Amino acid sequence: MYIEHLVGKRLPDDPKDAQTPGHRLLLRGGYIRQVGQGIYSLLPLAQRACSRVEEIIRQEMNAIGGQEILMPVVSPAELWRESGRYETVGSEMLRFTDRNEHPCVLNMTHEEVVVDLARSNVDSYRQFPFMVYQIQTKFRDEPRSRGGLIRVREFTMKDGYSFHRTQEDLAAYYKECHAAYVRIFRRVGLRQVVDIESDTGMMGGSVAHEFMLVSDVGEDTLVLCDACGYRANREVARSARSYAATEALQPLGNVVTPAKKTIEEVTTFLGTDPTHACKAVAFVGDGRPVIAFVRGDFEVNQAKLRKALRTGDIRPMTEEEFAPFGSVAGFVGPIGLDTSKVTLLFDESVARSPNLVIGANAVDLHTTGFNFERDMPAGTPVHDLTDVNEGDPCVECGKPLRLTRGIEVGNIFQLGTKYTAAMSFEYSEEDGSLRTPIMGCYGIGVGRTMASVVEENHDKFGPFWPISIAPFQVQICCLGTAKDETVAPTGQKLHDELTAAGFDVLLDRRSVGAGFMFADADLIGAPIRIILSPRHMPRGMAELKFRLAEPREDLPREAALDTLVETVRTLAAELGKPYA
RNA sequence: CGGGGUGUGGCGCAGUUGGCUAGCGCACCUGCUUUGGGAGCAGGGGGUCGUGGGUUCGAGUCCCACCACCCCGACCA
Repeated sequence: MYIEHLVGKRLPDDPKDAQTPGHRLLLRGGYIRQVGQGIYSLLPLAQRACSRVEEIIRQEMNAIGGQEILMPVVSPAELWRESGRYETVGSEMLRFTDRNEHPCVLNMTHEEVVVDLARSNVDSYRQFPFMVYQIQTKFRDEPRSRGGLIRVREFTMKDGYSFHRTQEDLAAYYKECHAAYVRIFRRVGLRQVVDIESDTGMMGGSVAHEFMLVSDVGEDTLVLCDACGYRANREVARSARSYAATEALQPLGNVVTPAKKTIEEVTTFLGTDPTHACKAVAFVGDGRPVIAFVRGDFEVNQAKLRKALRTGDIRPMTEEEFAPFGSVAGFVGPIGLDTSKVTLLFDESVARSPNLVIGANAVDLHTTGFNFERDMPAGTPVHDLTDVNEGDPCVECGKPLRLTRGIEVGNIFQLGTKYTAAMSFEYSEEDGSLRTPIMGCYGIGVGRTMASVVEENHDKFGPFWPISIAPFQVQICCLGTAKDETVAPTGQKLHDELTAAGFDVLLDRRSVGAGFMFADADLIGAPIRIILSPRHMPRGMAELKFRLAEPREDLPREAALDTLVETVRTLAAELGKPYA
């Protein structure tokens, strides 16, 4: 490939909308082009890298028995009605009608479609287990996209679905898939990927893990224990906080707190601190008022709240919505509410901390000396509703937890029978009985993985691509083509030989300054660079340079091919498996 | 959905007390000179000034509406 033919102009200036270092480089290098909000075209450089990511995924999925299929982007609404998600999933699913006014959706995931596929093709226990996967476009109408390819609305995803007769079989396969994911992320060149316990969200199911690239530009918060290896998404992370109470219990007592609404205002006014306050956070979940009570120094974790309520539909409460259940915004407390009209949820920080200040459900009034055990009806349930914080004791080993950010590049779920049961997928078991298969699903964002590689592997001049997914493995820079007319043909010959030997080679023989040429080469990021200049010509030499390392060396051109084969092998070996 | 911001050539921007053929840098084309970290000179091509309407002798510039995109928040496998 000649660089002048490569579609995708490299930009001299930084695009002003670039959010992250990787986004900036992908735009500047002419890898991607934004078409709309969260919608991008992939130009040849990005498409090449993505194709290689896909090929690695294919190899690893096939290696664990996956069968590649392709399901449609568009589905009739009926399939999503069958599972119930047509109603439960919100506006992130794009809905429309076709010319016959038939309601359709753009699939944002394919559980419904794959169950429909499987139930019409699988009847017997003999056919289990099996896994099908596809690499297909998804559309999710995210309320907000950002960060280039890290968070987009339309994207390519590898999604796999496995079906099993027993939970044990699913669990075993889940482990296999987990191991395949570890291999995939290592082979594409990501180093700091960790698997963490995750929320099951709208997917349902019980066990789930996310594969996260540790990165400051990530949107998720990871909770990690360096001592024992506990790691979880903050949405589900637990900690072993203790609430050792040594204080004598105080009696309940009302106190006037004029216009003191926030925890900060109330505790300052009363001369106490947030660990002695009860924070009431009001939501509406599935249309019913809900108050979450957490101690004043903690934050409500909405994912945990959703789980406790068993709904995905929650929103903050508006001020007018407090009166019907007997309270008022800013002064909400657990005593005296009409519990036929409002759901109360208590975090254990409230249940176990003594002598808390609570709202008295009346304007400018609080109550002191609240003690959960004493003041609430026996048997009132206690939940875990709060965010884990930096330094909290690990739930497994008690050592301090660490928080960091991460980009979710993949996830795996044990779904159980949520979809197979809802959609009446049954097969005949050995004993003749009808059974419902148990399902797992496994996703990897292809574009996001490619973009994550850049986030993790770059300098200010450009990406450094791992050999396994580099758009071009070798770039040949011909310097001084005007001064010495043998340079360009020599570069051409080398290009042809290396291409014939199976390398992806980009040849630059333009009459431009060396700085210009090298700057372009840095943006393209080929791991191996061969530089030819007039001074190499008489000696039959060429210069070999790696994108990642400064040392350059001259080598005889005759040996270039052998050296490169060896070099590529070495680079690939570092990624865990020889690149084909 | 709430708050804020920006729309002028491929990219980055100036021009906005209304006034001539709408400019600059980079990129692009032609020629010459250059050539080891974004070269120089000369010439050249390219723009419905986001869209629609209005005010005016005259609108990139003023008014109204709309649209797109960006940021913060809400939201989210």
